[in-house]
Amino acid sequence: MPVGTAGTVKAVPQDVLEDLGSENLGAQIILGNTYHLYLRPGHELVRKLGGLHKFMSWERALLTDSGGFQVFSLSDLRKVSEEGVRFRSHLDGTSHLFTPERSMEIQIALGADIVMAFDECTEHPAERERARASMELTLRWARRSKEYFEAHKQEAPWSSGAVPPYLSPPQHAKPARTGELKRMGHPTAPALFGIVQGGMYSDLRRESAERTVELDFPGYAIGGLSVGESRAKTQDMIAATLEVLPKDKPRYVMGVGYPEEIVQYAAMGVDMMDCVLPTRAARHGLLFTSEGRINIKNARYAQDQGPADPKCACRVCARYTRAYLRHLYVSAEPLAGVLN
RNA sequence: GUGGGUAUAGUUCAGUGGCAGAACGCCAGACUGUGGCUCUGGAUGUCGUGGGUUCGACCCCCACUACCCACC
Repeated sequence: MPVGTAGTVKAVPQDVLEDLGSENLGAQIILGNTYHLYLRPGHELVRKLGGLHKFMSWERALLTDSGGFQVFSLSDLRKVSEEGVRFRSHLDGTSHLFTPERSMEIQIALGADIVMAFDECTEHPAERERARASMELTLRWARRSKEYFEAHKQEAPWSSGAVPPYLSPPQHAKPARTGELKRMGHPTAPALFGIVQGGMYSDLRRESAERTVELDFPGYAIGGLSVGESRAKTQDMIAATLEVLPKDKPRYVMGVGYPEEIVQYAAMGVDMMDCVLPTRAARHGLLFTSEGRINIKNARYAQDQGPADPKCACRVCARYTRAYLRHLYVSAEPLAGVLN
């Protein structure tokens, strides 16, 4: 799942996400972020404009992260309590209280198809007792998330009305894919996923999974991974958690990963993954190819007339040389981020 | 022609009588539920040339050369 934090998968237009040349990436679902969209442009504005699907002209599925990761990444600007998390906006310094209820309210207003429970992404490293306390807090927040969500899920800008977002694109946009989406069907209300934590302790992971499953969600996420631990540890934690999570529900590892990780975890039974890495690395000049990673800004590509990836048939590889991609990057041309 | 100024890394420039510096550029590395055109590291010098003073000169003195400015 490509990550579109602020209502855009950075540097990638929606039509390219839908169908990336003959490679047909065809993203079926992308992410949005509660914290970022709440601060700007504001969830009430998005709701007023018909929800995030319509706002950003994205007819396919949307999953919103709850803001839980920002508990971790914005650690200098926040204070965690039982009630929730108080953030200081990175944009203007204003103070905002995020609670499970508030996160649900925002995600429902945005109109996400999949809403994530508000969790605490445990930092790494974390002592066992700290990881346990963090896990317990996430469980209490999961309960509160679900309670609020069940009471309010029909308030999504599209769920209670007769017009699903997919079938009502902006007037000026062509309803190109309504047929396809009708075949795929569409939900009548969003779904709430629970999130497993537990630090780097297998037994805590299993306990977290068991107790999250008891709360009964239509899908489960494994959070708090790829926060600095070894690849082997990540794999152990996923394996331990998957033993407990029901196989007939979507199982989602949050925030991974490298191309080889995606294949590996999928083979283990993971159904969903999201990561900023492909887009962020690309914007920083790192390309993942069939021949491994290449850093397009290296001098060795200055006269390279070959495509970024000789085995790739996408629009970029079909049309542009490594020399040109390097030139765009080195010159800080905006197109570099798009093509990479 | 006269007067004044400048000369230090690829570039623009700091600098002190006692180990040669910054920014940008260059070279490379990093990036995992996006505070990021970001972060980290590295290489680079006959300190214009030739003399002199000094224990010691990139620094002070003299000459030369090049460039800049003003005036004629």
